[in-house]
Amino acid sequence: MPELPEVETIKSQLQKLIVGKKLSGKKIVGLRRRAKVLIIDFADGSSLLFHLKMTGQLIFNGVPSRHTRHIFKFDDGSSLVFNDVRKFGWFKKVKDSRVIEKSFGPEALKISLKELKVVLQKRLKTRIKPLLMDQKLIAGIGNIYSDEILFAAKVHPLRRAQTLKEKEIVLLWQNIQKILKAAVKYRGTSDRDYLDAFGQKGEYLSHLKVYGKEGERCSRCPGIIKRQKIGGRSAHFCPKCQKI
DNA sequence: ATTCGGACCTGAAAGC
DNA sequence: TGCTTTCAGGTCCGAA
Repeated sequence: MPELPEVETIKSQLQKLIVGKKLSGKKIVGLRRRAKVLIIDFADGSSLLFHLKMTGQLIFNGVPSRHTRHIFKFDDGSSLVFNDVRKFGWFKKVKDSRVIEKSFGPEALKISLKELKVVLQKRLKTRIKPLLMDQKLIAGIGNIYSDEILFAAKVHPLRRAQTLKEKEIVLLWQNIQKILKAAVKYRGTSDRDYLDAFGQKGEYLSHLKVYGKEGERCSRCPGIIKRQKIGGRSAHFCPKCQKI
């Protein structure tokens, strides 16, 4: 489930809740997010990495359920409950969190227009939706937000990177920032399983324009939202106002 | 060198 | 009422 806004939400919530506490004797000094990976840093320089994949949840003082995979207990008696229905998610201890750096491109919320252009030039023939979701190229965007960003930028998901005009690239870049920031503000999208660190739903679902809206009227033109498999994932878009 | 399908899992919803 | 199929916020791997 979680893409950048969801992991970012959990990160900032946990930051206020668990920094300074001890986990199996090691003091927590900070939390970070890189791409969709949540990182808990310890005073000794080691880290604990989490990937929630599709259905992972990390809930502070959560009540254990049949899908609870692990409970992390802090020195003050509080806890962090890791739930994951589909068991794709993982966590692991690493001595140095820099090991993950090479797997990811620039952060979606930090990428400059110039860097985005470099990415597009590295993958001229690649279709824009899978390109946006490739964590090695741009880190943090997944299926929901790639659809929303492309809709906002009026770019069809099947467009090849090299066909994007200057104006469209700028719109794409602006909307990457705009959509992700808005989603973070509303604590992410709870379409099915996602819950934040307090066990609450994110509220961005009602702001979605195309994801999950197959067959509905486009919000800005008379078109009907279409769903089509692209790169193995369901893409949602308006075939009328997102230009091919 | 990309791209595609399948695999990893479980469960909810839709289809018949 | 069943039973079957499809689908899901992600990534990885091997084969075209």
